[in-house]
Amino acid sequence: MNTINQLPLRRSVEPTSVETSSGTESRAMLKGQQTKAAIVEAAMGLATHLGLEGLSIGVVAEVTHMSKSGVFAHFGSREELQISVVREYFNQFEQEVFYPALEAPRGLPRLRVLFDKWMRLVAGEVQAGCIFISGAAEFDDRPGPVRDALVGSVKTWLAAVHRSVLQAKEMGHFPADSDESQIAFELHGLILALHYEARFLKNAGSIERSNTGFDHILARYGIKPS
Amino acid sequence: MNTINQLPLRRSVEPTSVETSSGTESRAMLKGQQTKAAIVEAAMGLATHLGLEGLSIGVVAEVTHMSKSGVFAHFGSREELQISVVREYFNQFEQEVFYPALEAPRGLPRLRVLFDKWMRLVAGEVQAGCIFISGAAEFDDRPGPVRDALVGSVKTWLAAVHRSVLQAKEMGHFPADSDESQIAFELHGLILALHYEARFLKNAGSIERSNTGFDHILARYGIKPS
DNA sequence: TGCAAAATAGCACGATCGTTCTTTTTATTT
DNA sequence: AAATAAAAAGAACGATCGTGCTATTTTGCA
Repeated sequence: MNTINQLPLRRSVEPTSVETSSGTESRAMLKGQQTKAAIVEAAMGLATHLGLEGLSIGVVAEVTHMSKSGVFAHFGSREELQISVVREYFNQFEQEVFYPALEAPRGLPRLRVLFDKWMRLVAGEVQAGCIFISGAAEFDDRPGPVRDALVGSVKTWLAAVHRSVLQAKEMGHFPADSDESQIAFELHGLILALHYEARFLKNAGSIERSNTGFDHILARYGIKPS
Repeated sequence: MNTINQLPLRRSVEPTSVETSSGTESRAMLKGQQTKAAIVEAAMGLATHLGLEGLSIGVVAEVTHMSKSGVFAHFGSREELQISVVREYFNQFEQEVFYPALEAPRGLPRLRVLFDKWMRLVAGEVQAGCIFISGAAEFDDRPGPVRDALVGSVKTWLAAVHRSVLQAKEMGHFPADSDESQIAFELHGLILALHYEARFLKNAGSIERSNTGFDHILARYGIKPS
């Protein structure tokens, strides 16, 4: 209920549930798992710039100051590393976009926060591309487990957006005859245009355009911008 | 005046302007240039599936039944091949989207055709991705001549869209206080959402959603869909 | 038809790729 | 502290990459 896909979220993957309050992380997390986490984080940082396909074990090893085989041993294949990056990005997406939106009241206010956080992640202060967007272009006709992981994450997220629009409709913020899927589609378009024009074309003011687009959708139903 | 960037369009690149009416192409086209054209076309076909970064001289040589060095000699570098592909894609874009729209009456009718052809190219019957979209994700923070060529082509095209919206405004199809840049931005978003959901998520009905989005923009100004 | 030039092929190079196997180092537990 | 398991490194593999150099073939023209 409280998660992006209304399923209990595996919050962490420690081998044992025993947690100590010791300052240094958790005792239950073995050395291997925390370096693995560090590798994934570094790989994600690279992937937001080079794309998932641009990831190579060699450069990941370089930036983590490890040997290629040391990195490799944690995943068993490059694909598994890529999948780990997708999962990690999904988690970060939850943290930065979905959970904050949950704190706003259900309906239009929550949708507004959702869209706002989404915008800021995608074209935000931090100079990094969205893996859900770059990955879509890379894997749109490249079958395999990486694509599957990507599609799964994206669909989960878009379903959350759809649900949020639907809730706004159920609460009467959108009229009963409005099409929540169409609204979600148009919101997605605004985000994609923002990502394209801000990141690729380096156009200033794209966030404002995207915001105005949101207001235009509201205006269609006689709702004034907040 | 009659071109996408209101500059005389170098229609072709034959070394001499002497053209014979002989059936087999043109005499003026040397052997080298026509195989070069064939290579570029094959490379473009590959790039719509693998992306510009996925292009390798080896596989281009394979599909064209040539040697690697034979292919390479025509371009001198991989980057030059990629740039040639971008240029060729731009030409095809003109042919399939821009020129057909010119035959519709200036203003809203032309914009409608423009958007329609654009949609069909991007998610159309032919199963191939749009290089302007996949390339944007690949080169959004990878400086160099390939990115420059890509940005140049895209900006030229988006300027044509902008101009088309502006004309519709000037002819009174959109109200005088409407923001043509905002409209162009939202149209772009619809195309990007279409590309994303049709090609990556394999969602059916994305064209209709995109079309409905277009109608929604019109409806904002009290224009009924055609 | 012969000649020069253009087009293409052949081959090798250094680099990087993902992956495997073996050895060494580091952590954890008894 | 010794024993055991986990983690990391090292070295090598076959493959592919872009590119340069040289030879061969094909083309266009006198």
